[in-house]
Order: sequence, then structure tokens, then C-alpha cells
Amino acid sequence: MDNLTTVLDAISHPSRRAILERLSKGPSRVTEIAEPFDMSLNAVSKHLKVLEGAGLIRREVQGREHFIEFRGEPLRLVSAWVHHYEQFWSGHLDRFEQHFKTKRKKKP
Amino acid sequence: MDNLTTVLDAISHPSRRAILERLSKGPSRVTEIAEPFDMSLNAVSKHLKVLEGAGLIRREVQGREHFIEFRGEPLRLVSAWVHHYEQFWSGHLDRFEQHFKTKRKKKP
DNA sequence: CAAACATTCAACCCTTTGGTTGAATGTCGG
DNA sequence: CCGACATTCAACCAAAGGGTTGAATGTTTG
Repeated sequence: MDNLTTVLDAISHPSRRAILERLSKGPSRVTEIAEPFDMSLNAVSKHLKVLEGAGLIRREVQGREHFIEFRGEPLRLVSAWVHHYEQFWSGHLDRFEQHFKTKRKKKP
Repeated sequence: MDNLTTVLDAISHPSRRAILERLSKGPSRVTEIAEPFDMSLNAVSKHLKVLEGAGLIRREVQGREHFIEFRGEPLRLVSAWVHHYEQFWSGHLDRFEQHFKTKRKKKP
């Protein structure tokens, strides 16, 4: 699985996005992260592993506690991918009108 | 499933991103879209349905042919979501340094 | 009309995912 | 040392995902 796919996959789950949102406000321990969620600590632990696999969090183990911190860098990939299509929604243009506007090939 | 989730889900699959890339160069019929892929036409048809569900393509039926065209607008949601975290990778900052830089609360 | 074509529908299959519970591991505090 | 705590590991399960094949539907064309 390429990096972009891994990252998109990670952020496509609402709970994981919620976790990231939480972590963007500062690092936190696993139990703290899990607290507001209506699911088991284990489930959260799994989500964290997915996020970690995508490089979106970093883990610092300190004794029995794991401190989790947000890392935004992988989102660059998503940003770049989306940016590539930006022309298709910027302004009032959409669809392939843009195509014909920018890459006009032949006059019909 | 909220819109953002639906869109992220749709673009998280490489084949679907490849389809979008193809369509960004101009509209196309289903069979044409499927041609370069190493999978059945049916599989592609399913992918198209997912993309359609996310609003990323629009379908115009003309007799027995379906003309598919790209629609970028839903990517706005992704762009907005990512943009919200942009501070975390822009410049040399990352992690929660940013947090402390922008939201400093108390001096320790 | 009949045959070829474009596409979807339906059923099936295997793998992945997101969740659970229960046990294991390791660490801290009295 | 022992019990509470923080976290993961392992096994399990139901549902969803991505693919297949075969049939159905509707359209074009000779």
C-alpha cells in the first residue's frame, strides 16, 4: 500500500479523525484519548496503531504510559493530491469545462 | 456516514484515484474507463458507483452508454479538513510545538 | 427481428476492518 | 512484594469491501 493510500485510509475513519483533532490540541496518554469515546480502550489502541502506521502520530513510551503526539507531516501528501484537482472546483468552473478551458485541443 | 467520510473513503482506493485521474482529462464511457485496468468491467462499475455516491463523478446516460464526468467540488471538504491542520507541517514546525507557539497558556 | 454491445444486477467468495472480551506484560506506589 | 494501573496481545465475530462470474436489461445495428 503506498503512503498516500495509507494516510487516506487512516483519516477516512471518523473516530480516527476525532482522535487526531484531540491530539492536535496537545499530546495525551492512551487512556485519556480513549475516555470520551464510546468504545473499548482496546479499540482505541487499534486506531492508534493505524494512525501510527500512517505516521500521523508518534508514540513516546514513558514507563507504563504511552504519550501520543500528533504529526501533521503525512497530510502533506493528501494536500498535494487534492491540490492537483483544485482547478476543478475553484472559481465557478467545474467538470471538464476546465479541461476545455485550459487544454483546448481542436475547434469543433 | 457524513460527507467527508464518504469522500475520503472514495478516494482512499488507488483504483478509484486512478479513475478520477483519467476522468480529469475528460469525460469517458464506462468501458473506456475500465479498459486500462486489470480487473473486470463489473469491478470498475462498482468503483464508479462509489465515486458517484461521493459526488465525485456525474453520469449522463445516453442510450446504452453512460458518459461519466469528473466533479471536483466534493474535494473541497477534504481540502478544508487538511487545511485545518496545515499549521502542523508548514515551515519547520510540527507536533505540538505549534500548539505551544500559538496557544501558549501559562509559563511553567 | 436477431445478434452484438454497454451496462448493471445478483449471488457468491475471500480478506480486511472495527469492534468485542479475556489474558498477558510491564510499571508504579504503598 | 503485592495490588492497582496502563497498555498491548490474542482470539474471536459480524459486517463491509473488493473482486469474481453469470444472468438480466436495454440499445443499437445489420
